[in-house]
Amino acid sequence: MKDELILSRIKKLESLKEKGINPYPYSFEVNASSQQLREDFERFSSSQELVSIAGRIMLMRRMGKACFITLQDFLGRIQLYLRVDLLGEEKFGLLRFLEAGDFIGVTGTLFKTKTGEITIDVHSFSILTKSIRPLPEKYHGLVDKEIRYRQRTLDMIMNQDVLDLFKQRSLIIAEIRGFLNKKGYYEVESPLLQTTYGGADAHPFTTHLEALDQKLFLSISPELFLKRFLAGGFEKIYTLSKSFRNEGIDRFHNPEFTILEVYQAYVDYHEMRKLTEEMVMHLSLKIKGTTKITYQGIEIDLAPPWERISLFGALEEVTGLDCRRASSQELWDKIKDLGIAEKVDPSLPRGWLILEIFEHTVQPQLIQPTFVYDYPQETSPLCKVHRQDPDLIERFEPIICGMELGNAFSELNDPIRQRTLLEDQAQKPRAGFETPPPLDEYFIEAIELGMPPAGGLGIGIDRLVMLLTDSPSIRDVIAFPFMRALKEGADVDRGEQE
RNA sequence: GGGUCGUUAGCUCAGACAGGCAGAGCAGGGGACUCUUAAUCCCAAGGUCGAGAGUUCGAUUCUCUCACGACCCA
Repeated sequence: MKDELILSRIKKLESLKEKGINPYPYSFEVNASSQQLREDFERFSSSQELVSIAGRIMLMRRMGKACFITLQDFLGRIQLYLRVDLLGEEKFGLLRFLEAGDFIGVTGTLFKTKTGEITIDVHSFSILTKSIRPLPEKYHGLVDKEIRYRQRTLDMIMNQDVLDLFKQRSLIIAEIRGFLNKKGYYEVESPLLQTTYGGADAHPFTTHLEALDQKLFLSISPELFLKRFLAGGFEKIYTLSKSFRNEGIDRFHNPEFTILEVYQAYVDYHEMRKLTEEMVMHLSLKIKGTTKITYQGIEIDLAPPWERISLFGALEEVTGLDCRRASSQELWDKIKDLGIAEKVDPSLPRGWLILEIFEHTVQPQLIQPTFVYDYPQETSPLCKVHRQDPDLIERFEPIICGMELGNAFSELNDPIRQRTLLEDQAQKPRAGFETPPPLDEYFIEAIELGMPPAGGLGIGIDRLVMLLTDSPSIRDVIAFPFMRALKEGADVDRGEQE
């Protein structure tokens, strides 16, 4: 049983203590990584200088008076060779109490075994952490997807590509910051706990503030706050923020996700388009070294300029239906043809019906990076009317591999129109949204004080990371994705009785 | 929400379509072994077969319900 495996490990832990060895010491001086040792083998081996490295034991091959260990650190693995004639009986005997999962630090010299493997001839070693929980099978590793998502720590230990992926995610986010900072954008923050909510069309999570006995909402979008920064005088800003949407969970949606929003005064959505192209190209070059990437077997070129199409033009081309002039009946007929009628809320205004049709017809065909331009007016209350067509708004969405990556506007800053649109929205809640969003008066006030003309851009970071790491599901790029709570907490047995 | 598949030892998987005492490898325990690399060899141990109900003399196996998950569809 698992408990027996843990008890056996605790027994070894106790034995170490009895020998006066602290199994949890405070530090160990490391002067190399497994990667450096592999890359600079010639130098290290010819100089025979002492190298010190620390990591986790993944495999142990004991052979009486000698032992090979496969040690894993952040950058990879390296083999250790430990033998009794170098370490002495007493020290060598400690190996008895070590096993896969434990951390050790070793000092020694580099050589190649007769089979050619780069190996550290260990002169001394220290136990750095005794693990009391067994690792999965050494060959097949951890495969069960549920355990991998729920116990991501194990997943990271056993699957180095997972570790790499989250390293990449970290680098991508650092590059975004670097790219925007260099261009003079300031990073700002917005509250996640709000007394009202807005900035997107989404169902919020609610929570409760004990101190004031008040209902609160978790942010569905940072947009309204960023616009208040613009009204306050900032000209180029961005935020990397969590958003929470109380909606479906599938391979493109996690209830909480990370969004990048960028706002810039005195520009329109065309400028945001250029920024999007430039930034995504920059990230791809930094992370992949090229703009040509493969996503789930499909080759994509992220080099600008990306394709630009108009929403209505593409719809007509693909469906044969002129959605601008089509009657509501014709739109509904199309929706029924697509077999999605049950899913579509009958109270939706026609602009939203058109988006539903778009999502199920045109969008999956947009594989190479494409900007879809100019949406029906009623699809957003926060966007400026199109300068050439009063039925449209100046909005685009970048789409890659059929995946909606973001959303951008020429931001609405006419306070009279802004109030009207938000009040209208508050008056007709969509089906399934039991409470209409309360009007954010602070936001309206900011617009009334005057917000400069501005372009705004939102990018779903998780989806961007999916694309750049060739990950099929959003759960693969979120370290701890949402998982349903287990009834009895059976898999995380923590030994409650201690 | 619908469909398909899955849930057996800590991990990876057999066993089921033929109902009859629960199988292997790895990990863990004991032993041998100073160039192994999924080390090897010998010995012993390890299970509420996801949960519940039904059919049956007998169910891990067949039927139903439920839970959780994966993938696909809406």
